[in-house]
Amino acid sequence: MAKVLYLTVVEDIKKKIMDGLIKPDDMLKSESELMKEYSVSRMTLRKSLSLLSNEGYIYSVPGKGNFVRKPETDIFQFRFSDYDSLDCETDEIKLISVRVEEPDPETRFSLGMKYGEQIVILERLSFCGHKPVAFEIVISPYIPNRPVVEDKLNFANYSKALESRLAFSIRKELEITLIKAPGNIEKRLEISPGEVVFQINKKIIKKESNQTLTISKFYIKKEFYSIKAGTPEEDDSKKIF
Amino acid sequence: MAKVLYLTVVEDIKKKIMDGLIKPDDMLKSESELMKEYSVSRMTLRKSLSLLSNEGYIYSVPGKGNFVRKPETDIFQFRFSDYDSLDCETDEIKLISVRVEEPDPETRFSLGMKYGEQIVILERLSFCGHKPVAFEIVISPYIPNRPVVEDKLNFANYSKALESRLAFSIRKELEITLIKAPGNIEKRLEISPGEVVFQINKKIIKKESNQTLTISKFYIKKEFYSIKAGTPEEDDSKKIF
DNA sequence: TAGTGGTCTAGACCACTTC
DNA sequence: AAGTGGTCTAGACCACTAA
Repeated sequence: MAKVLYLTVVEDIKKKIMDGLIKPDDMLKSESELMKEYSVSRMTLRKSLSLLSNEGYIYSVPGKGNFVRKPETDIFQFRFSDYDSLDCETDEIKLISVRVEEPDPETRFSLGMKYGEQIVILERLSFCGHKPVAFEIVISPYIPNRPVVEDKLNFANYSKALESRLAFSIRKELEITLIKAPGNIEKRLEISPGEVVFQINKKIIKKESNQTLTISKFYIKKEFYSIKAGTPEEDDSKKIF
Repeated sequence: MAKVLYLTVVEDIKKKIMDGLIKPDDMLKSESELMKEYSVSRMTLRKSLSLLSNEGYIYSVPGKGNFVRKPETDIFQFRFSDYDSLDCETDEIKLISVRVEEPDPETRFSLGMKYGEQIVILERLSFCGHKPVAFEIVISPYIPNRPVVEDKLNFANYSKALESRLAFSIRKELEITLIKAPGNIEKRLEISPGEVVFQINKKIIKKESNQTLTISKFYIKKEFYSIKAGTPEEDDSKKIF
């Protein structure tokens, strides 16, 4: 199949694992044995083992050997972005307000801010078929001298721009719950009292310092959100070796 | 910091990317230039590039060069397993029924089965605080001569065992929606008419053939499910190089 | 044709585990 | 002391891209 040596080795070992010839926590043959078995050099063999390791098939213990990994199949992946996550065609996103104010103590704490520092609050309403379906609140520390409140529209893209510049040093967390809509959300989304909505809390966190940079809260009408998730794919396009 | 050559290279290039010295789709210096810059051999440098590639920082185009990748930060991961995904302590899982029957046409189609072949249906109810919170239906093709209907409890673990044997050759898909509970679910979960529940459809699919092996449907009381998800972590423990 | 990345080899030295 | 995996080198040949 594969004309490349290290890939034929990978495929053969994968097959042996999938056929149950070697089971989780079994030790593979030693690298020197495998070199002979496949007639490849050490580096080539180790490239194969590296691939298998990256794909979760094996792990290695220095001084001992390489072992078959217990597979992990309960992890799922999905995509969530601020704009295209609704189960409908968004025909308008209305900017409700952008303002700078004093944070309440809880927010100040989550954002790791000092007393006296202010926050920017952005509120946005998304429409499908000319009806409101999602309300979004974005909270970030206010850093003076940025084109924020002065130009509302700029700010709408500001956080995206900022984010893409920081992209490699941030991590995001999501919390999806179903809650009874608070009064103001009921009004914004024009739903009946007591009705439930999806609440999605998003945090953008700086990897190194674990500092929270931005907090977002989405409230989505229950009919307009669902999740499709799947086992992570091995993205071979990303690999060099 | 790192005493290993290839890691110091990785860290330095990461830093340059995060500091914005090289931006998405910019080309890195050629490998021979980088070899000189860091005074390392070709293979060592390429190990570094491989790592950067695996972690999503760069990609490479043969004959041209290595480029900085546009970062992806809208992908989230979470865990879902049949047993520990409820927002409460499960104190009982009651096996409601296990039976073999003729599939309806839709199910037969999804499972890629021939006319005349039968399916096994398992139904299970989970309790928290002695109240029903989740109802689960698992549907698989019936393969005669397996300890299935003959021993209900065995079957409960059967699918897990089967799955772990196949683990490396399967993939799973999840679909999470909020629906009005069907009549039988209302009864099972003891909820009021018209109330919404989470519906989670799970498919287990064979990677090679794309054949669906098992379909599961979970119905969970809306108060007892939520999702915590986050940006995938680079799992260095899995790496050999 | 010259430069780029992709594959592969044969050796070397190290730290760690096992006996 | 012998065997294991982890790091590193210097060179080789190839396919691809660009001028």
